[in-house]
Amino acid sequence: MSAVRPVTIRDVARIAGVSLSTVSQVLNGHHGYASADTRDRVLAAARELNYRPNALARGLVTSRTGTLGLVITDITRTLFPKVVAGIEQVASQHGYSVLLTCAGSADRERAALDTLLDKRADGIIFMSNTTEAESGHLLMVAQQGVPIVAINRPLDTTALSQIVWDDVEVGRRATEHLISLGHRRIGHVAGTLAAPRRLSAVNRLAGFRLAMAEAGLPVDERLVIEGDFQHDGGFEAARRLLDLDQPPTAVFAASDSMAVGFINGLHRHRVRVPDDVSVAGANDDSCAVYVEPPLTTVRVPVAAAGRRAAEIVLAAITTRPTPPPIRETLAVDLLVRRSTQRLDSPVSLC
Amino acid sequence: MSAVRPVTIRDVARIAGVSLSTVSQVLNGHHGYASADTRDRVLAAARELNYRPNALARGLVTSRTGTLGLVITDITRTLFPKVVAGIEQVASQHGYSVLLTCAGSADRERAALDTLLDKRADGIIFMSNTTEAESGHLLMVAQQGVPIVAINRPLDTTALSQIVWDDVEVGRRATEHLISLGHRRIGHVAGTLAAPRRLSAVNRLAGFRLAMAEAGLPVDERLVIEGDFQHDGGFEAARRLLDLDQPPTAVFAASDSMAVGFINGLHRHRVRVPDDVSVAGANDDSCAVYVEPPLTTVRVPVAAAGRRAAEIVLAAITTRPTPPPIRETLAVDLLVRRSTQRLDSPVSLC
DNA sequence: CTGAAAGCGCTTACAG
DNA sequence: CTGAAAGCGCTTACAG
Repeated sequence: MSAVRPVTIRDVARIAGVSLSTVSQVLNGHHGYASADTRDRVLAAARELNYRPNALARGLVTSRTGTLGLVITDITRTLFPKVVAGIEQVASQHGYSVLLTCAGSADRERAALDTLLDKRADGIIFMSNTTEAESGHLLMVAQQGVPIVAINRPLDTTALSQIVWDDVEVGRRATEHLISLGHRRIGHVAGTLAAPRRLSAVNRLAGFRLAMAEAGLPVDERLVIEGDFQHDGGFEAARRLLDLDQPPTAVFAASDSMAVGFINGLHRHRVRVPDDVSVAGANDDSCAVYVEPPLTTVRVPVAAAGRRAAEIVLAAITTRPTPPPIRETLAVDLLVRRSTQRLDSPVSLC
Repeated sequence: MSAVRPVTIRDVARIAGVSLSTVSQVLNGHHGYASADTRDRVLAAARELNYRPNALARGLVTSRTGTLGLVITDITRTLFPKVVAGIEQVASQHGYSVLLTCAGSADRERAALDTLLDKRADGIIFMSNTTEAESGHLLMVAQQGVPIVAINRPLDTTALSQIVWDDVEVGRRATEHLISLGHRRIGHVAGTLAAPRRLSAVNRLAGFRLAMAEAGLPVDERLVIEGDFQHDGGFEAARRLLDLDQPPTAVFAASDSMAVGFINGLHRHRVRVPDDVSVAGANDDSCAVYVEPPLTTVRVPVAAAGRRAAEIVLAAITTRPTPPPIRETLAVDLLVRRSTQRLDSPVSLC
């Protein structure tokens, strides 16, 4: 019941009959020092006592903790679990563990970063997308010499590493796909553009417009509806688009959640997908394959982003001199499933 | 570019013109010690230098790190993000951060626990469900005096705190609901019962049998199909059940993923839900509300489990004498949505 | 009210 | 090859 005093290096030294420094040398594999005999005695003693070094003490002197700090917005939000899994996987492979903090505002981001710095994380990965663009706190970390990489945060600086994917491209690929199927009257259910506006929403909309422009197609502004990245925004958008004299024949929704909501909304009004309307989403959420019909979507490389971020930060920690910051853009993929089809495909065969 | 030497308590002492101990006292709010004047000077100096205490050094002397260790199976698996969110929320409210480790086997569990102990986590929350029942490593942690609470891990010990929910009850509630709707020929798509068998699968099946027995209903063993907790297991189960001379009129699937797969499988064969077959799932996955029809399911209290686990471990850390281990069972809820309906409801009205 | 000293558990030059 | 000493940055009795 009472807390057992953990065994220290001093205990090992006593049992092995050598000094503290010798134990330390042997245990840290500083070769060419200890004699085979001494080495064996130390190792035996350590094993016998089940000695585990106190990471705090070691970190205090080495200025290295074997810990990666992570700040994200909210682990329950789509995309984050996969990113975190990618990071944790690479980190643990390299013997590092992950200190997780969630931050929903710039203030909390700052606090999270402070905590991570206080606890001497060797490096930091940052994937928090508050609406506030302010990011002096990220630079502050970099200036303190702590490697930090930001995932998909717009930063016009080369002072820290960044992993990004192109959300304009996400919108463009989805829209190009619909265009390639012969659709001309194409709508868009956007993400959060208002107040706490999300940059991915803005960019995906831009990609939509870009693809339309490149194809010489007009954008009917009544077909662009602002959603909220959630199911209900898509559901509501369906109602509004169906109210129009001339609804679109295809729609790109800026997230799979909205695409599913949109499809459910269409079904409610007895409109079929993809027969009457083609629907493409974005993200490749885990649900996307399993809804009916399975969603055509643009996959965003979240797991890879997590893995690369960890690799980059690890490299920055362990290689001397410190490599310069990197900016990497990861490719997005169009996944064609059954929610989209050629405009009037059966008919046009006649 | 070059790493800045962080400011230490020594710098603050120098600027304030007092000793290290005085700075420490003031900064830790040990009242009744410093004079108002001294206190002001120290605070001013600390602020001016933007002093942040080194958590490693502090932890080394106080044996307290402000860190909660967490071991889970895989953050991308259903249920885990919500648990982690619940834990992180309570932890950060109390000024604690979360050290996250993922472990897919008993060996990796052990390694994760060792790491957490090495890094001196003040307490540990454990929600890893390997198939191996071996859990000596959990007890080992408790014996070292580090508070640990296990979430939904079957352990016949009172040596450590546990948060559980009753998976038998999950199966029972879902099945009782189907029975109450007038169904008598009820099937079950079970979770993983084979090789790396999952206890929740076994228990939910037991709950199914229990409810049937309590209602005096026979279980036709051909209607009990083993799945894999995933979509495809449910999909495949639909094919097999529809092959029967007399398929069930209602089915309880041990997870929402399987329920969705099952429904998709039924639809593939033009069987309607809930008109032809009622389907109930379990877990209340985020998808469950948004599929068509929205899933009747038994919600499992994951976020609450995370929160309670954090509260219990925090209480064990901060209250003296250490409170005895607790075992808490959290209630599960039946959520009736549209995937289940009364047997022959329109017909029986005639 | 304030400071000098010891110590938390390690590692790292530096002697020998 | 091995050990004594200093020090990482703090906190905590203990004197004064």
